[in-house]
Amino acid sequence: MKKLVDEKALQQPHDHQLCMTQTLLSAEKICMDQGARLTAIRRRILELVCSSHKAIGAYELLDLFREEDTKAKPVTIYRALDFLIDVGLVHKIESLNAFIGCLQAEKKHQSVILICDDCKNAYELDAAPVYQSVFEMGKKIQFTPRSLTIELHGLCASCA
Amino acid sequence: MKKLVDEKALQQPHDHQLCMTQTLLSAEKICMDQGARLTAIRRRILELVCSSHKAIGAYELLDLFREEDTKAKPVTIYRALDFLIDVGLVHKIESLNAFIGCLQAEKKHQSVILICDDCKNAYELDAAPVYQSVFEMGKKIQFTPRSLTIELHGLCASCA
DNA sequence: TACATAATGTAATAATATAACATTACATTA
DNA sequence: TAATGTAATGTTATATTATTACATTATGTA
Repeated sequence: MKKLVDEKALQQPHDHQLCMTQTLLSAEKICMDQGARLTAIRRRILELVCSSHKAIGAYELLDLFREEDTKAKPVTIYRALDFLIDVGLVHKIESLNAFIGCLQAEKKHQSVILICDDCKNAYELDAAPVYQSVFEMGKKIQFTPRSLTIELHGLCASCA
Repeated sequence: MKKLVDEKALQQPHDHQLCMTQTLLSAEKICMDQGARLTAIRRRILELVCSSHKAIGAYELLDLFREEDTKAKPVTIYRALDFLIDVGLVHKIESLNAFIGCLQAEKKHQSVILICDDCKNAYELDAAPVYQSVFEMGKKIQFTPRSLTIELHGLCASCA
């Protein structure tokens, strides 16, 4: 299995090997707790999504996954992604039709995603107060909130 | 040319014929001011987008547009939409890959879009303070903002 | 073991969007 | 007003993203 390290992945330089190890451990725990099955395919797709902090497309994932499983089809990837999104391990970036791993899946969180249009790294920041404000706005017109997407595009510190 | 009226389009019942007339007048003015050309195609696509307050997909627009111009192609629609988005007359809803007309294109605005998952009506609310909060969050990690997408899904008052 | 359910395999296709290049319309000014 | 440059549109093809439908296999539980 290919070694997946990207030391410059985040603005805060970090040991990405460790980052991934923790994410995967966390994933095991989350699935265990929920009685969800982190199968080999799902686990591998999660690894691939988390192999960098850049948003990655489903077909890019497919290409990577096919290096190990040549008969994989698009639906293989989409099914794994659906599962991972359901359990909160992966987020879809709607404005890119691409995906990122969630680094704080264990905690309940309400996040804003910041996407660097240059390097494509995505940063997830917790923004509970922002969520509250938006929900309040909705309340004024009797809108019942279900899910909120907040995506900020721009340039990260390294790329500005 | 078909008459385009949808009296129940918005939560606040309104005279949609008037709503459209005003939007189109506003569009003329905006394009005039910017030296942009609101051609027949662009104008018609805008009318179609604004014919209801429901998010509409590019290929739905294509079908409608083809009732008058049978030789229209997808790119016809996408080009018109690109133009209309550029001048601020139309917004793309990223989480739906669909489009809505902007009702406040003349004013500078920073909006949150509320999308009813039942009736598909979309409401655009001005949310400058929310934008500020998100920009402030970005600032803390030296993120230079470029564009912000905020989309709240849920149920509108009529559908809850 | 038998069963029910969840996960995966496989093929086909739907839905969304863009690239590339030719042609036409429009605005400017020589 | 003819020439010219730019913007808009026409046309064909194709890229990208995502889902449906149905068959098969694996897994957990009675």
